[in-house]
Amino acid sequence: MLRISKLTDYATVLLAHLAEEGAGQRTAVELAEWSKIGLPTVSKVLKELQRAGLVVSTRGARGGYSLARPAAAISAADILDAVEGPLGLTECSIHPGQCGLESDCRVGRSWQRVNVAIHRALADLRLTDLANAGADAVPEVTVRLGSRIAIRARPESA
Amino acid sequence: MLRISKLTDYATVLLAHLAEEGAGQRTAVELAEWSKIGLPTVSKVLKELQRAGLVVSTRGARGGYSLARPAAAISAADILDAVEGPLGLTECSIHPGQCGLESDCRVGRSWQRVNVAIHRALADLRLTDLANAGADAVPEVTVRLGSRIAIRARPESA
DNA sequence: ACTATTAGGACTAAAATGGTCCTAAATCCA
DNA sequence: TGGATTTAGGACCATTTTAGTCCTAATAGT
Repeated sequence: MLRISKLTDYATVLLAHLAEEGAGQRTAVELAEWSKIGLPTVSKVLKELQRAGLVVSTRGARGGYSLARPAAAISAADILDAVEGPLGLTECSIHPGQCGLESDCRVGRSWQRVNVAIHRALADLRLTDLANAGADAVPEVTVRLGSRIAIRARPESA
Repeated sequence: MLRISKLTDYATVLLAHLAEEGAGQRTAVELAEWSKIGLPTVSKVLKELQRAGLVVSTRGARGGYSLARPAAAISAADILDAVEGPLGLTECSIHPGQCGLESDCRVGRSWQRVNVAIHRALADLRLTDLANAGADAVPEVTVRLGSRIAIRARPESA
């Protein structure tokens, strides 16, 4: 099964908290205490999120972190990319030509497509959606697999 | 970015080869030579696929492996599950109640939903599709995210 | 100045991954 | 029956990845 790293999960939790109403700026200490995650780890994650441009930080006394843009403008894909980096789905996609199959093997390219499709689907999942698992969610999401297939999320009609 | 393991990639390559026209039974040695993957590794993967019920094996001289069912009845999700196991997407999903957030954190559940949605989408991607990345693919695929959202793949209309 | 707070990155421990190898069991064939 | 072939199971090891800690520098407020 596909897996996200703990760090990505932490990132989502922290971002969700920053996304709450009236949550302007929070320090790493506050976030650590609230989340029960170790402070060094929280710091690390926040620094990565800052580098990725998902949060903005101010240093010094009365400093802290806040969302760089509205929660609705931050997607699950943004978070994944920020914390786990833009790794490819298969080896071939990173080091082409080392596979030995090349012409025969069309599989790598398939997984790549799947990957892209999932990524695009996640790009339509907003932080606001992630933060409200129980509540009412994503209005509509559409994504293309390669150039032929579309994967889309929409309200269930049933 | 989400990632599949090398082993899963190998599995797909091997299964795709077994899915080829007229490919009844192949030994691990044949598959290793064809794929240029090391024999021990090929063996390992095939054994896992056998345990998962995706291939059937016959031992002894003139033994080998073949698909347990038609390629169209084997999905990307089957392969993922077979090789990578049914791991959850987040920690919480495996060890509930250790998170400390529980009531506050609705994030874990969200990723879980995403996971399920992706999994279901992959369940509609057939081995035949994976094997023909360049060719014409999946007719239609529909999957639900939680009880509210549907992710579906369909031929692009544009 | 002094304190609070983030930035950057080195470092370590633990776990997952990829790969190898050995022994046992089954099957075929002479 | 005996030997050759081939898979089954699992132990084992090396490498990489992941998670987490810590130290030092930079920045901002008071």
